[in-house]
Amino acid sequence: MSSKAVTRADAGLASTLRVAVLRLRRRLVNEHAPDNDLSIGSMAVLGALAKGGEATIGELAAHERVQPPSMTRIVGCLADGGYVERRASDTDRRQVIVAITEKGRATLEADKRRREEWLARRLAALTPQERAILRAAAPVLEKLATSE
Amino acid sequence: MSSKAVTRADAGLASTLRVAVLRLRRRLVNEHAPDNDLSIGSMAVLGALAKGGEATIGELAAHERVQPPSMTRIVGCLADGGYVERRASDTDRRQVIVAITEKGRATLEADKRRREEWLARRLAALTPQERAILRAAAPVLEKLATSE
DNA sequence: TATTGTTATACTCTATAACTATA
DNA sequence: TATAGTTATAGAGTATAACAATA
Repeated sequence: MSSKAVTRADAGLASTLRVAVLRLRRRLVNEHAPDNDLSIGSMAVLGALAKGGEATIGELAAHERVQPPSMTRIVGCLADGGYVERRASDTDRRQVIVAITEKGRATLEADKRRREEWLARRLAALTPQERAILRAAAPVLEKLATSE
Repeated sequence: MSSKAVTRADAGLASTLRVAVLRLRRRLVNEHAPDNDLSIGSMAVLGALAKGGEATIGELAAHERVQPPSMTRIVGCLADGGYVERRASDTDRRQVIVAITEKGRATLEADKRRREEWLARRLAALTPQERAILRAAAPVLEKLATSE
């Protein structure tokens, strides 16, 4: 296979992958439990805090790939609901340290299964081989999403 | 591995996959060529028309998993730009048949490579094995996205 | 009466620009 | 002067509800 052929094959892969990701994301958003008052983005921030510990607004914005004002808003909503707490950094009082609360952690755990119910059900309907493929693909997708 | 263990493993997969898809989608949107006056959703509709031929508003809405009013809007923008043409159905004059124009087809082709440049570049940076994993995963993701 | 699509309206999420406080 | 975050504002994309035309 020539280098040009590889490039062409990857262009096709990019196309397919792109469409699949966009459609799947739309399904995930649509199936998002409506009795959950936290948006998908907010839950992602809670997840990041639960996994990585405290973080500044800037760090969260970079991690979630949104602009700082967007993260200010998300964290504001989370703080209003008591899911996170904000405090000024000791070393640099411009920085705002965000930490997940017990309520946030409990909400994250409680909602985790429910929020993923739709996807888990769809995964259960796949063949074991298809699930194995996705298990292998998930970290690669994550790598793509966070590259550079 | 017990059935419960399988369920737990799949719950983890759902979680990982979900986060990866949301993040990757955000990257795709952010890297979307700004000199393209058509949104990602509009391009997806053009692609569906190019691939599947004419379709009604309702069919397009179902295919793209959006509500009919949203599709009316998207098709309106495409028609304004001359990328598609609308006409009433012969057999049912309530229905609106949407067809891609030559301009639409040309735009789709011309933009295809450019729009996928970012993703293709990231794919090229992966190992051959990682690309193989994604090639196998793409149809499974598509299946997930369009299931039910 | 049911269905297809449109219009009117509002909501969610995000971004850019301008500003405040701190370094 | 530069940086972290916030406020103000605007835009893109989508949804629901009410409506028109047709079946």
